[in-house]
Amino acid sequence: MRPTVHDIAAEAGVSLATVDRVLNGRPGVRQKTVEKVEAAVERLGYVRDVSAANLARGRVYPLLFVVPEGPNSFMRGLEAEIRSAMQRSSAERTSITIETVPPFDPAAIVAVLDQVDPAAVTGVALVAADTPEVSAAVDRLIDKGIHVTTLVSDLPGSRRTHFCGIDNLAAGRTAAGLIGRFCAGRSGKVLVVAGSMALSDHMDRAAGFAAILNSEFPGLEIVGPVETNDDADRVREAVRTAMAANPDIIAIYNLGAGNRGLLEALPQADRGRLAVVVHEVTDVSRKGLAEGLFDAVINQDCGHEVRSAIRVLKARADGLVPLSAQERIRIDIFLKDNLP
Amino acid sequence: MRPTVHDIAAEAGVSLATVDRVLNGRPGVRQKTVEKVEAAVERLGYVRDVSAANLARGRVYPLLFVVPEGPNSFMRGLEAEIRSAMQRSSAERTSITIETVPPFDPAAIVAVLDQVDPAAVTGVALVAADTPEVSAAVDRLIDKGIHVTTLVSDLPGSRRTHFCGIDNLAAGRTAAGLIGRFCAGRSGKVLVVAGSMALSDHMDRAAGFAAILNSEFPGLEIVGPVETNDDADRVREAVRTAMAANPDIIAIYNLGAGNRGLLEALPQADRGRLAVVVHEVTDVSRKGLAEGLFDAVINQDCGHEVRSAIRVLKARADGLVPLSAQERIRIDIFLKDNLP
DNA sequence: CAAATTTTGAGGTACGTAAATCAGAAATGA
DNA sequence: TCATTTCTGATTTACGTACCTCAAAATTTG
Repeated sequence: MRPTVHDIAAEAGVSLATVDRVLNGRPGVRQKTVEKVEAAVERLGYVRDVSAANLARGRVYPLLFVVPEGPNSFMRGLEAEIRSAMQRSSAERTSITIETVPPFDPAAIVAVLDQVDPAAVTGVALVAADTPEVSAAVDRLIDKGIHVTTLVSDLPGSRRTHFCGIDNLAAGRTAAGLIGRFCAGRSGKVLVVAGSMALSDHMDRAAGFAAILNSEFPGLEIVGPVETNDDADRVREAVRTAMAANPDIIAIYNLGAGNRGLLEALPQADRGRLAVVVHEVTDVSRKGLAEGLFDAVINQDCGHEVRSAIRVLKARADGLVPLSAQERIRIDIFLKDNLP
Repeated sequence: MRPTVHDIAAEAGVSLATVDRVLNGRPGVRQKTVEKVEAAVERLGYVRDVSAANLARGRVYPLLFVVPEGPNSFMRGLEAEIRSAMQRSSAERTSITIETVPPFDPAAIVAVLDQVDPAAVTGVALVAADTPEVSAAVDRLIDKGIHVTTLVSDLPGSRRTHFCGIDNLAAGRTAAGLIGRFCAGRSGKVLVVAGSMALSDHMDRAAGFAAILNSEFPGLEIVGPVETNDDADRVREAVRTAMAANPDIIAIYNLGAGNRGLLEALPQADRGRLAVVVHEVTDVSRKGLAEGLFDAVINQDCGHEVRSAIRVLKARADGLVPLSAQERIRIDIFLKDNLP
């Protein structure tokens, strides 16, 4: 049977109240007594029963999620995952609010962040492009004692508590590894399409991609990245223009959103020559895989990201440091053959 | 505030005791009253506070894991994950025992399964080759009222409660998709190395691989599968022999263990012509990726599998049906660029 | 040394649920 | 109708922890 606080009290030769004071860091205990209790905890291998503790504490964690609105399927999927976490929120003692803001609009995000009430919110998770205004607003939240985690795209210049997302450099490298192997010795150009280089995730992917492609696949040359603001129509036009201008394009890497446009631009006839890698499993990218127009989809599981963000913000609110190993978000690769 | 049993009692106009009887399926409640309570639960959206319930119940779930002994890195990794789950076991109210048995020895597994005491064990998870004796022993456990889940490799002929593992047909298809694309239009032979076709996971992978390779990549022809009983030395010799006999082998798929042997057999000089896909991230396969000898590693996260097995067995012990969507184990693909 | 302060002990209540007892009410059968 | 069975209510204890109060003991300070 696992030890309880009563066992600790008996083992240390002190009262329950003293054990409680030590375990919860309350004042009024002599250093020598603290050590006696800690030794007893060590000897018996006591670990707090979290269920019982939460039950007794009755604490709730009010969290705020800030995500871009608009048609981007990935963001809508992310929002769905947050809503699904809200459903479970009572069981997890969290109380989650979602604020949607116009995409690519730093001022809107800053406005939301600046009116967060530290008394009503213990943690904030946000998806934002990397601009100085947003980083500054995040830092102001941190100064108010609110923990902030970036989601999907990081704000490396800010003092955010944590980043919940994939290693986008590694994602770009992976895309390069796949495209390089899919082209298997052939030479030609690779079109890179991005949403916005202000998004740090897009920038990292482009950098990782370029690093591996240039070093390991010298026969392949990058065209772009072309910026499209994640707009499907602009993706379609950008791809058409680039393909017309560069008949020797043998692969395309869309590291941003707007895959619908890519699907529309890919002439069915040209397939077999073209290796295509995109990001995020959505209805459109599933369709692309199924029809053989996309060869691989690199995915981040936004459900994992949302749950990780919640765990991290809760842990921080309790003054704990989250286990970084457990909070790593993996990069998924899907072919049409292993699509879930 | 989320509703409690007290709220349900008030809402339904019955006593706490009756609510408790209904919620826990105890007898002695008229059908009409049951419906009143269930309606109240529905109206208020009551969900049982699992922490409080477990605390009150004080129930523990004694589980038994049966895994093969021997040097197989994947199995040792699996065992490590089980041991790590044992560490957390008190927090999860489980009490886990591990039994190791000689690999490829059905009689040993049967012996272990047949001496399981239904009073002392509520659930069993096992890794076993698909033989009639083992399936029969599993069915005997089921008859005794013990829930059984297969791990990694399924026993489709048995009445096991659940299978915790990846879709191995899809894994084989994925390997074919990767190898086909890596070979990008070249023609030649693909060597398939397996551990034992008695293992249903190996059989499924081989079948999925053949299906896709034959239908989508007509220029590629399968050699094998060669059986090696997952022994690295036998893998090395099998690969050497096959490569000598078939100079036109342009790809290798090892769907079983023993990657060390494959690594030893791959002459560094021949690289660039050879696409190699193997299974399971281990020290050896990491090395193969890092050195560029392996192109891709298909992985199943055995930590996920162990945790899923525990959740499923606990749920079953409580008479619940686990959510199949949540218990799906994903197929991971690793290149050297996205290795964790 | 006495007074002030700090430290400790003892005990209680609460969280939401499980599980039990026992008395009383309602339904059922003859 | 009464006896019997079935159902229901009221109440209590327990799980392990948090947090509170009040008094007693130990220590420090003047």
